Amino acid sequence: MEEYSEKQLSILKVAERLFADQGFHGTSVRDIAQEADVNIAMISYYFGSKDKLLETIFKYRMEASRKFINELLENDTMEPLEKINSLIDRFVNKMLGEQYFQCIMSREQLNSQQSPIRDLIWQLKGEMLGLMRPIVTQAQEAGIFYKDVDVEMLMTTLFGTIHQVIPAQHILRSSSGATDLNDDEYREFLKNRVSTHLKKLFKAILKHEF
Amino acid sequence: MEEYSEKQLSILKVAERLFADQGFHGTSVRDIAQEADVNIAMISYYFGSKDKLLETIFKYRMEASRKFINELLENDTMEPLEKINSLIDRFVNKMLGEQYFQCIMSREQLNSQQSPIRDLIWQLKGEMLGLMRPIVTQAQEAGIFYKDVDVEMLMTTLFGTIHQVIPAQHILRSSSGATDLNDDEYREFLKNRVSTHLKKLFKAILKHEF
DNA sequence: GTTTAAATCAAACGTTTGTTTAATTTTGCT
DNA sequence: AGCAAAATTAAACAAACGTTTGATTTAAAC
Repeated sequence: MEEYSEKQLSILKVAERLFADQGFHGTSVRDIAQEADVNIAMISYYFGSKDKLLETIFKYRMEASRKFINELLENDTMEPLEKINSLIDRFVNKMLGEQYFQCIMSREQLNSQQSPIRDLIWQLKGEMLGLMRPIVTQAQEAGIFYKDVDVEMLMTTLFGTIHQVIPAQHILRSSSGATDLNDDEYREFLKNRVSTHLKKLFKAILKHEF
Repeated sequence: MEEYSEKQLSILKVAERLFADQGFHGTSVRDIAQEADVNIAMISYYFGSKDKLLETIFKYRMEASRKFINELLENDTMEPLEKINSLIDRFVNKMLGEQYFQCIMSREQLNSQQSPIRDLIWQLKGEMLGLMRPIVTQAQEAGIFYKDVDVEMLMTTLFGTIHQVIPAQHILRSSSGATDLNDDEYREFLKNRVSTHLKKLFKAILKHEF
């Protein structure tokens, strides 16, 4: 992956936020140029087109996700439930740390017509499933986890819960007595809340205890 | 809610599908008019504007959801876990039975700027939470359910899982040996799979057993 | 200092957008 | 049949869209 100048990075950052907040088609290149404080022509000049700009964002974030997955593959000394817990912690931390991009993913994965981006998304999800499945199945064969667990659905629950938390967080905030925290503090609070919930959920269904 | 003519219903149906598949801004009124086989002007003539068309779809579906909630309120003879299971069954059946609309909801709930539609969505989710919370808390006080369960997060998991299943179903299909079913059969198969998974999950975390 | 390439800009390009107009056809009523 | 309202149409509308142009400024190399 090439390096990007400050100006290019500023465009990427603004575009990511606006695509997340208003959708790809709901955001004009003029909006992006204005908020990033650059001339409209610079977007085509740097990235080729609006479509390629989105693709660039995806490649940028996806590369990081690939690294992330590979790092997860390397802790082999833990026992199954620890692995699962570590995996949940890292997933939640990662995804709630790049909420704008996760918003874009939520939107793009809904598009029905085939596109390189859509393919990338499901390929990545497949890799994450490939990360989790062997942990579960090996523990099942060792008699540590219960057998009748639908691993694909469990993964769907993991992604789905986190993706649902992102737009719901403002509602969740007012109902959880965390109104006196600033934004960064609340984000950490939320990460912990989601993580705790998912770990309980996984432990309960995999081992029937807390 | 007024009645709609066949032509109006055909526009609503086509628009719902296209909005779900391509997003609101990704769908032009010309696309809708062409697929519904009506003149472009009829959309403004009937619904006022493209925005109001989306609003009409929402009001139409939301009214049904309200009815749905009120029906759920009426089974009072079951015990808590039965209530939860019935609730899950009905939710899954309802939401997977109107997938196009759920797609639109998934998209619209991501919009950051306030809108009447956004408000409607979260109001409805609040009502569904209000449906589930008393069941859980009453069962907790009666000592039937475990206490340290985050009900809001559990509801988020319920919605999130179903919303995640909708775009993921093509992937889930190939990995579950259900390739020989036709579309309607697979939909029923999927409903059952999701429902079963969620009921196990809820039972496990609420009662620590299957 | 001159030259060459990259970066930046305002302006214009041709489409496509959602909406409206004004004329015409269809419908329902007496 | 005759009339008024509703439905339908092709055409036109201005605005916004993504992209490109061509001129100008900045930067780097020699």
